[in-house]
This record gives sequence, structure tokens and C-alpha cells, in this order.
Amino acid sequence: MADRLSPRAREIVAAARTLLEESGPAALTLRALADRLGIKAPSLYKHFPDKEAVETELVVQALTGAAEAMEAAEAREPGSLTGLARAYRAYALAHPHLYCLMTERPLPRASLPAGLEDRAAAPLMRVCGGEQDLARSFWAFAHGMVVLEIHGRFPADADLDAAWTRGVGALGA
Amino acid sequence: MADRLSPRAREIVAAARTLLEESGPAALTLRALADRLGIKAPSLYKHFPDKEAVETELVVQALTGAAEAMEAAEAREPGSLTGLARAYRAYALAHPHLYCLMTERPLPRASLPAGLEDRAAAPLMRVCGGEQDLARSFWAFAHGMVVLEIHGRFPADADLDAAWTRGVGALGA
DNA sequence: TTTGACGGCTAACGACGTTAGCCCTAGGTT
DNA sequence: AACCTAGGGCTAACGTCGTTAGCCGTCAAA
Repeated sequence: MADRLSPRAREIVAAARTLLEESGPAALTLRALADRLGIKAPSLYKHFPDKEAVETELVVQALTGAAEAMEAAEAREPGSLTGLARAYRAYALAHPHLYCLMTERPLPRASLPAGLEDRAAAPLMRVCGGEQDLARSFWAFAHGMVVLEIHGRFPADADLDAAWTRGVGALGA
Repeated sequence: MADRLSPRAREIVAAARTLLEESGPAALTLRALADRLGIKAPSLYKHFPDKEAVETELVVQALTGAAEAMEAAEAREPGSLTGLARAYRAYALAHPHLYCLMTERPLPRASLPAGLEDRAAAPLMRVCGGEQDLARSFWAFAHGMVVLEIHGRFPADADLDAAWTRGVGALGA
């Protein structure tokens, strides 16, 4: 289950993650990644077929982390859409670059562990009582809020807590 | 007002736009752009300081187009949140690459025509009766729906019309 | 007539992802 | 003990990218 990757490959992914999280996507370079591991860039190809495969592994980590955050929120406050919303926002803002890597491209579904995508969506589906339309519109709202905030699209003085409350209230009724 | 750019610069932006819209962001290369214009890449620097300046001009076009689409929707169905939602979605899906270029990065506000950002937001603000929290949560919902759809994040068989209806209904009440 | 802005050009640089091909080391096999 | 093999490094290099430096032709205004 966790042995999708060799130990060395996991070290590479870990280094890639800190590189991405600390310095953003432009800094996630194969040469910089190799540097951080004390090796040269071409050596990375002994462990991954290309850069995209490394990024896919980061998406797996991001998706897993998001799923765990959602599950924890559900355990804390079962049935609470507000709690889920708070956890979603908190996770995204704690890992903005990882969050964007995960969402701003088509999902590499063929390379994902089976069931991971569903697992991440499950808590929201449960809170929405299986109503897919509601779950999707809530997800869209939460993703929109988070990604617009990350990219600084709201006015600097905007009261985002109020906007979240308003949206969650409207969708949760 | 429209003379922000020299005629030649406007030709360059037009070529950049078709390149982006037809072939996506990876194809928007200074060499490819120059090729399409029958010149060499370094000549572009006689008209723009760097690639980002060209992209900023595309953002201006995208934002202007979005503002026009919102204004047209408002003129068609004054006060209708549903009409605005339909227009927003239609514009984004008609120009997905342009839409992503416009939204998936910090706005280059310093390089934008004065008032453009506000103009694009004005119709929604009016429909929301000046309630900023509502307007922001609606924008987040609409942006989330559009961008998740563009990136193929919803299941292939998802009924997105139903999700839109659900979200607009909840936020518009 | 000369000047200068305008708008092309070639050559080249450094960084990027990537490929080809070499080499050393460790462990297991014969 | 001798050998083989897989793992995991390395250098050199290629093509593409954005970008810079420096040159040259054209044409209107002084």
C-alpha cells in the first residue's frame, strides 16, 4: 500500500515537496531537486521516468493529506458542513503550492492509488447526505474561495471569513 | 483609452491570443509567436519588455471580455443571478485558456487599465444589492465550478447543470 | 543632407528537461 | 574465489526556452 515507491524514491519526493512548499513551483527544478539531495539531475531518472512522475507523487501526497484533514474534521464534528469548510480552507492555506499543484491541472487518475480520489471526496458526500449536486456546488465554492484567496484575487481588505460564513450558510441550509 | 499599445504591439497581442486559445499555454512561446508574425523572437522585445508583458495584455483582453459578457447578461435579464451565472460559465468555457491565464495567478494590477477590475465585478455587485459577502461567495462558487470543469476534475458523467442550478439557487435566495 | 526613431536581424548565454553512455559498488551465484 | 548483475551514481551533450547585445536598413523630420 505504501510501498508504491522505493525508499530512495520516497526521499526524492520528500525533497521535492519541501522545495515546492518553501519556494513555489518555479523552484521545483530537476537540477535544484538533485542539488538538495547531493546528486546530479540525470541521476533522478534512475528513480522516475520524468518530472511529471515526481509531480504526480506530490499530487498523491496532497490528495492523501486533504483526505486525512477532511476525515479528521468529520470525526471532530460529525455532520458539520462548517467544520468541513474550516478544515478544507485550513489545509489549502497551510500548503498553498501543493494545493495548486493538486488542483490546477487534470488529475493523473491513471497513476493514482485506487480509491484515493473517492476517499478524499467521501466526507463531503456523507455530510451532504449523498446529494451529489449539493456536494459539487459546495466543493466548487470552497475551491473557488481558497484559490482566489491564494492568488490574491480578493481585495486586500476583504472580510473572507464573512464570505465563507455566507456561502456555507447558504449551501448548508 | 484604446491606445495603450502601438498598432504593431496590438498585432502581436492578437497573434498571442490565437496561439493561446488554439493551442494552450505551453504553445505560447516567444519563438512560436514570432513565427506566426513572420519575424524572429528577439524582435518582439522592440514592442514588449518581456513575455510577461504580453501575457498581461492578454489578461487585459480576458478581463475586458468578461466584463462585456457580464454587462450584456445584465442588460438581457436585469437583476438575474441565474443569467449572470450562465454568462460567466459560457464566457469561461468559450475561452478556457484565456480564462485560466486571467485567474490562475496574481492579478498584475499595476499594469491594468484603471477601473477595469471594478468594471468586471460591477454587474455582480449590483445583482447582489451591494452585499459584498454574497458577491464574493457567488464569485467563488462560479469560479470554482468553471475551473474544476475546465480541468476535468468532476466525474465525466456529472450533471454540472444541476450543480450550477443548486448552487445559484442556494446563493440567490 | 543628415539624423534618429523604428523595427527588423544574427549570435549567443544560461537554465530548463532529457538522453546516451560510462563506472563503481554490493550481494548473490556458480 | 571468480563472476555476474542490479542499483545508483557520473559527465557530456542536445534541443528549447526566455533573454541580451549589437548590428543594419528604411524613412520622415530637421
